[in-house]
Amino acid sequence: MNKNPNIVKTVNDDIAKRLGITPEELRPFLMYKTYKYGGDFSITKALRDSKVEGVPLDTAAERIKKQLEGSPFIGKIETANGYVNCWYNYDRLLSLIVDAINENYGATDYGKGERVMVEHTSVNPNKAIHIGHLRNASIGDSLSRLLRKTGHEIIVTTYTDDTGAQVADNIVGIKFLGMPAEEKGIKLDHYFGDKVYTKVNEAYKTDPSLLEKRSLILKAIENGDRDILKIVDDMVEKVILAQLETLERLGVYYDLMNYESHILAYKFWDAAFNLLKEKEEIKLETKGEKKGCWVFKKADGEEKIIVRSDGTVVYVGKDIAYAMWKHGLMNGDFKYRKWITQKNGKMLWTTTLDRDGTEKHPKFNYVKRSINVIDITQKYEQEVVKEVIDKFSGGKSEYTHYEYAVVALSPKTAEMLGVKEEDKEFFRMSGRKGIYINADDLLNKLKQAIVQETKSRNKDLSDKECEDIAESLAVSTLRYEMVRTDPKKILVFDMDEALKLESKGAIYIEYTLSRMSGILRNADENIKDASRKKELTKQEKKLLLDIFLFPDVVETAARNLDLTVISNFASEFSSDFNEFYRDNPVIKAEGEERSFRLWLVKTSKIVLKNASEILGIIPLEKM
RNA sequence: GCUCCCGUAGUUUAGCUUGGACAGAACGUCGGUUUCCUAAACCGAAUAUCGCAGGUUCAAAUCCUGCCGGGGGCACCA
Repeated sequence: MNKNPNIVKTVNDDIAKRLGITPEELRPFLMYKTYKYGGDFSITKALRDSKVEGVPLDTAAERIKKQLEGSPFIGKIETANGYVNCWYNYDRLLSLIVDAINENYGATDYGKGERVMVEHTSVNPNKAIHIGHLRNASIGDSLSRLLRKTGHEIIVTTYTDDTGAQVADNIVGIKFLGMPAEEKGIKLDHYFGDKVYTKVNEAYKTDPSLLEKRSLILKAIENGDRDILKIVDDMVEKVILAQLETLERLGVYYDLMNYESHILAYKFWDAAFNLLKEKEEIKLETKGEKKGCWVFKKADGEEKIIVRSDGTVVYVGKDIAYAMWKHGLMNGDFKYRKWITQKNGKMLWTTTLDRDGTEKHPKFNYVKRSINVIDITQKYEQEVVKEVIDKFSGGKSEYTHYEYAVVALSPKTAEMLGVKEEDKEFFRMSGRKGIYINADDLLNKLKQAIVQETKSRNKDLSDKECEDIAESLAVSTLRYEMVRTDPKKILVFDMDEALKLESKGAIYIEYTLSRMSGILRNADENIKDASRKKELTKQEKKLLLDIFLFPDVVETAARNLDLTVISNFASEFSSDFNEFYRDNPVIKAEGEERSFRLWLVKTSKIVLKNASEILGIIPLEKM
């Protein structure tokens, strides 16, 4: 549990109190870093007051200036065109920071220990993860990291559909096309995704009878046919383990792996169905074309069929049951077992059908809030799930569909994969047709491009050290690119663009971090707490202001589930530091100035490191 | 047909929730900075009808309406 206070709040509470409003009311009136107009921040309340009360702008602004004048946190106030421009009292700002600073700076207790389940990635277990899944995993993992920083207790789950057609396709390949269950020298997820899956889908075109074979396999899975299940489970587990290797490489970890087949085996739907009938959330249609179906009436009046007239449940039904499990809205629970220890040392648990193998396990479900990272094409189904959960829980459970748009390929990159069409700005990926970019392949290409640069810059380092640096830079770059923009915007991937080294946000941030480390290494001195030096330079003030605002930036990002707030901050902060570096010598400074600047560098490093960690950027000491 | 999302410099984009001061950046382009803590950096210049048209407002990239362009979704499929 993080105990750090949000020091921005301390200051803003004081300002709000002086203005006679609540901190929430103050928020929209605050503008930060208004340097070009004047001030460290500006208050726009007079613009509103002037309108509401019919007083002249100047009068309203002057009144606010008067109200703020006694604040210990503000050093200077000016009014201009109705804006009240304020400069902080940097002595006070500095002592606030000094009191609050530690390795976890930026972490707050905003979440008050609330348990939140974050589910992400959820790739089908028949192929390697591609750049589309990468967007999902990067967003999900960064959200988890973010909410942990704000004092939430996060349970990360991922879900695998081990009963679907895509899995059956691969079994068709093994059983009926005589393909081996593995191939030497090729990662298993690549083997199935790149070779088996695409080949089977080709074969369907020339031999439609294979489709009937697939239906038989799906039936066999449904009926619990032991021979088939053994092949399926074996393949599924091995493919998932291969996928997890890629995800670990990217620094993505989970607490629990859930299987669709287990949701079915534990008959969660039956339990959910009974409860939904009891509470009359779903109704049996007695006439019309939906006669005999159980339907849920959506808020917009549309009636969504949940159970077909033949008594079988539609796909969303299972999603509803699963969501009810997450929120502890039904009695059933899985059995769990320890599965693998991940690279970060944390145990990855999995659900199990083995009812005797009960182990003492952490509490996974019964969360009030769940965040489900699922792409935007499933918006409609997710809306149904959310509405059912809202109604059933009486608003007590908060189910969030965190939607993001697909990753598509640029025309150039698509052409590289053999797809060409005029007049298209981008192309959707397709696992079936083999049109996708695998995460492993991309990561390797990126690393290769970076390692040359690294070697040419670090003659004193070994090849191994250069490769490690390049690996970290490749991972950081990829993850940063996946979260730096609005998740609702389609991300058009272009291979050439991706392999360009300049213009990469993460590399810029990494460079800045390395620079900070370099200074501290060269200083070779124990750094004391900051003592105020006589006069702060422009750049020193800018850095202090960034540092001061950081906890609030993190909190804002968490409140809005907005990662771009963090990436923008990290990039701007890096820029401010590099500006500082240019005109403010640290090691060559003397006495008080030197020790103050060393403290400032050390503190800046903590801030940038903590921001980077949220984004999945691996901080480097050297590059 | 109904519905949701996106549309900001050549390119990638921030700002839109909560309307406020000349719309911030980055890449690319052009020019400059290295006997000095990492030049994967820094400084400067040029580049924007904020998709279009109305409306609300003292004030609109931001809110409302309509239209245009691009994409998604609307199964007794999974």
